[in-house]
Amino acid sequence: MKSISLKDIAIALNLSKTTVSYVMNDRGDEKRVSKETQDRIKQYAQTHSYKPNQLARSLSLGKSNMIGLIVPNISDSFFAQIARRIEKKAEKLGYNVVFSSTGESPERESKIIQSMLDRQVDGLIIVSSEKNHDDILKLKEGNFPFVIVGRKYADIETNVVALEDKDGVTSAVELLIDNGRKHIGFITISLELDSIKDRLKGYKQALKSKDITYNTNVVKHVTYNDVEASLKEAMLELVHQEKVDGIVFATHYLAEEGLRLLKHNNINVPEEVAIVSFGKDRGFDLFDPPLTSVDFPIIEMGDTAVDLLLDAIENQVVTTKNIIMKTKLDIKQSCGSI
Amino acid sequence: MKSISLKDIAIALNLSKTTVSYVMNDRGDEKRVSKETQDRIKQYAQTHSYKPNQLARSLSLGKSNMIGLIVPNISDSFFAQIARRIEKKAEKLGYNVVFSSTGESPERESKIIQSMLDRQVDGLIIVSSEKNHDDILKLKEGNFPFVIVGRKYADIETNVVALEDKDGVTSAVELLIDNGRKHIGFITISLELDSIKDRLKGYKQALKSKDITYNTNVVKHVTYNDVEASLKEAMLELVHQEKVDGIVFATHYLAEEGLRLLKHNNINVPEEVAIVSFGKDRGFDLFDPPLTSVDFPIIEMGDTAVDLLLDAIENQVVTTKNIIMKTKLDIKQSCGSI
DNA sequence: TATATTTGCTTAACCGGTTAAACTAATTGT
DNA sequence: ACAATTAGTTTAACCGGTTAAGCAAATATA
Repeated sequence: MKSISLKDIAIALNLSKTTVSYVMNDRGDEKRVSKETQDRIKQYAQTHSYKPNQLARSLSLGKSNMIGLIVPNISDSFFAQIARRIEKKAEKLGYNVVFSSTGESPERESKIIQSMLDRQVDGLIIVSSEKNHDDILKLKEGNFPFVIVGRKYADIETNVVALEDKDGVTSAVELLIDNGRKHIGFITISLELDSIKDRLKGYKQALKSKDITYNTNVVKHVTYNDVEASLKEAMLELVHQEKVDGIVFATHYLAEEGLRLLKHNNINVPEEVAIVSFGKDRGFDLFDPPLTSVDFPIIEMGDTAVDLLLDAIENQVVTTKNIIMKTKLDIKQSCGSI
Repeated sequence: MKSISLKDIAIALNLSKTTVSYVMNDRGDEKRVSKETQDRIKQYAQTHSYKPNQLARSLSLGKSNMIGLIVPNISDSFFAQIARRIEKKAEKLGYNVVFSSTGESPERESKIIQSMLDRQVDGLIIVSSEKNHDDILKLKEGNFPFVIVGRKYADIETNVVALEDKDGVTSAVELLIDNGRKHIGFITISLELDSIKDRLKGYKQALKSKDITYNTNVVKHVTYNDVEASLKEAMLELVHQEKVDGIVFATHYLAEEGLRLLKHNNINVPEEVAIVSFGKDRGFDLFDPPLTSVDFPIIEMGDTAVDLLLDAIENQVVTTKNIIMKTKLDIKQSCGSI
């Protein structure tokens, strides 16, 4: 895949690299290269299909036109959707996207951030972070353009696009209560994320507002690295020991797998146990029963994140924005309303 | 985000860039740099957290350690899953992944390929291509490492990881016929892909083997850029005009949306119309009714693709491999078997 | 006609790495 | 005692671009 270089053109036309460079960057007139020479260069470049080496260009300009996307897992529909939006918008402004999945491991995330910086990305969109304070702080202090998505660093002032986690879950729990459920369990994932903690807070708040006492036994933390087994155990306990009549799941994948378990155990949803998912996924409406969810604008989140980032990159702006997206209940049969 | 350079270290320690470079690449002994000097350099690099600029490194070495992933749409679960596998394997060997979605547009794909080459990616995984013969041929002739996934270029000898599209669909149609269905429709997507054409062939073959005459009216081609409306029209025709009692969908998203339409129109699945999807997606087993699908090993496809690519990159191998994955019926209620 | 300006282009340094070749001082061989 | 090695390091060129500064010839100005 050898392609010609500026130098090749220069030699072939008996000119200097400089002149060729000017012309290839459409600065020929500005740099008063004769019309004739410009044509010769363009002609030659065209027929020999010259394509500038972006690596060299980036190195020289100190700008790579790459943005890094760091997510827990690119194959998760939520992150994949965000990735698509980011890519779409970024591309319009001439940026490419490198991505990496952390698997929710802070060590990997730390490495990935460094690796992206080494590659001289112009900015980062980080949809992750579990206790990665130091890295984030370093980015912030280095004045490096980045945006955090779906997570709130209470004590670091950064660009953030996040969710009303707490209120979202509260609305879910209240919905179940309003539908007559008395013993509502909460299944969350054991990740040290503020967002995840906020969801638990939302659960507690709902109980409080409805004057129900909080019972630790019906709150289960599922292990991220072994969702299947861990969730199974949690579910069986909630259903058999605790006799819950409703469950709110803190993430879409927990809800999906939870429903699967309930069905395998021949537990009727919503008759015996009503359920609500925080986060929707494609096909939720086709499930048996259709899954009620706390929905949020994923596409808008992606768009906003990349807007913030590109703004920061292009305008060297140091202002930081906190954008919190509202959630909305999408009521289907699984919650017992219909 | 300024970080120090080789030169900075060299100056600080009163050495040459060369010596520092050798040491940083662990070639100190080989290049017989004194133990003492090595220590000084390592020490300094450590405390000043020196990180080589990968752009410069890549330029110099003529190797970027980046691989490009080109898919129709990264937010489609199929491609997202493949992306994850590719990333995982690539990372182990020190590669990063840049991705871009083509939206099934050959023009965009062409541009994207060029853009990736300009960025000096070391190899490409292309899960796409609609009539992009020229580009693929150019890559091939330029001896550039690349792998095509999910598509077969009959006339270009390349690394390919694809599916038994034809047999897969045949098995689906035969299943419906064996379940007593007489009028089976086929809904496919109007893309000029050999894989898609093969799926239609599979449909025809099944009819032939069961001595059913082929009826053009029950084969519908849905517009890629307007699936929703186009599919709706197709479905209504099949169901109301043609009175089909079975439908095979050429892709998972057609099947999902098809089922949605059937339900919205209160058509019982599988009693009135039995359906099968080519390709499975998460949650298909939870649908009402659970969706029968022609399943294939996505993860293995991703793994194989990246193995082939990395082999081609690292070993400069020019051999090409054609790997065709087998499909397998995953029988659930939607086909009327159970 | 002498000077200033403009035109059209080149030189050379830089971005931050890698590496073949050369060079000097110390050590070994004979 | 003198040549040949060896150790330890540097010089300089290169990867393929960008760009400030400089220069010579042509043209304009006084």
